[in-house]
Amino acid sequence: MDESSERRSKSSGPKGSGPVPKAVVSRLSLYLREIQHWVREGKETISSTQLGKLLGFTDAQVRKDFAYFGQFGYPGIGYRCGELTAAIRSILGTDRSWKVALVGCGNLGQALMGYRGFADRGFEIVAAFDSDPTKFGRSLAGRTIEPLADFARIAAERDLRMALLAVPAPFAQEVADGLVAAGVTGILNFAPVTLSLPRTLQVIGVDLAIELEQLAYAVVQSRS
Amino acid sequence: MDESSERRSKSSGPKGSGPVPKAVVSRLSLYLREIQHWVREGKETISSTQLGKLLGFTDAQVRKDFAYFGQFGYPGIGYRCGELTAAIRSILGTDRSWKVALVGCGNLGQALMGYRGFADRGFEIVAAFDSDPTKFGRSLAGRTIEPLADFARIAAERDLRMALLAVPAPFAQEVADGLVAAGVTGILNFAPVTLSLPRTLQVIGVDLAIELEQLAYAVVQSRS
DNA sequence: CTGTGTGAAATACTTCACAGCA
DNA sequence: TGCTGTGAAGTATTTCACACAG
Repeated sequence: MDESSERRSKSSGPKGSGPVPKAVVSRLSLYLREIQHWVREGKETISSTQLGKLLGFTDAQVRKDFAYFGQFGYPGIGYRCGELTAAIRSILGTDRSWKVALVGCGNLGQALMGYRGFADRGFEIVAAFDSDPTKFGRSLAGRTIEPLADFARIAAERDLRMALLAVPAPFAQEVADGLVAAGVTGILNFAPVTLSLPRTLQVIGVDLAIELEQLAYAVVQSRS
Repeated sequence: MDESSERRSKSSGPKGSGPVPKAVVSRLSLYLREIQHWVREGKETISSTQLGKLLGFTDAQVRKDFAYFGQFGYPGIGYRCGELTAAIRSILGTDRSWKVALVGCGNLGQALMGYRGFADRGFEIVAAFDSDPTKFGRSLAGRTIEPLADFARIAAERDLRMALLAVPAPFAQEVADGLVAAGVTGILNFAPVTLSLPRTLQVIGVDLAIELEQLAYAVVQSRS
């Protein structure tokens, strides 16, 4: 990180800052995960070929993906893991920590609350909500379950912008509407429904049954 | 389902049975989900425009997706929901029920065991495994937790081919190797690692932290 | 020699636009 | 008229292949 860093552009890159393909961004997270494992094994640099092999991508794909954001590599060497992880985190916006709300403390919500993997990647669940009064005040992984009705107030107090939505499907839409009204701008939706919300809002859906369905298809196909 | 059904091809379709794009298959699950909601509202047919609007796709995309598999629509009418759901389920392989093993009964595993959404879409968790002896014999959503060491025997007895892998990341690879040896052909991997397994094996990964990371990126970008 | 960055070529996927059926 | 199925056109994404750097 000395003279070499000034020849490197920060985040609009040689591709003229045209919008980055969605597919590229989704691979960025995978790269980050692999590089972190790589580092834990004591390695300091990684080449596009090595990284690609870990994930089943071609080396060209890896290089082109990074090229969207700038020049991070060293010919003959590869990429320095430290620099690369910093760059990817900066691109993804996870170079700082995010405060997240959990909405819905059922089965799945409780598991999400206890999931260690979030903290490791810069996400902290700082409040949990439910609409069942018998749960109010109960403690969950060190947090007190708050009434969903208080969401707007607490979200404002704690500056919450992202939420994990883990309520039963029939309530997902109305609850989501409430989150939006309270200023949330990103929702990770675990309910198996398509939410209809303003486009200014970012929503990513995780439907576990759909993932299994896709697996079933792949399994059936593989029997040719 | 009378004379009209014989003009309809079953599953290789007009596209000459060339391999179906991955993107198409992933949308199939979404279509199925929406159609099921649509039916619950009492509707019997749905047009490509209606279905597309629900999911934010163009009507042409919807029609082309279905065209990969045959001719399901009726000009002037749209698609009959019953026929269409049957067709999609047949394509995905979920027209029959799948028996699935849960491997790893921690936080997340327990939530998966109790998740209602699987049964609704044709998946039944028929056995749960863990390697922690203090959990053996405990009951979880009506199933007894079995020792992971007995996996091969029980999988053979109950003809288990698919597994939900919800063990801690450091053990995921070795446990997965064991599943493969026991004849499993599809794994839904919740551990935040890339498994390296024979290509005959189908693996779909669900990394919750990565989904949040993608959401963070989208949120940051949307602030232009 | 190893390995990056990148135009150019090749694929893959999506949208257009229109013929034809009910 | 309303809507499907589908070639043709357009766009996006991936792979190739090679000049150049350490």
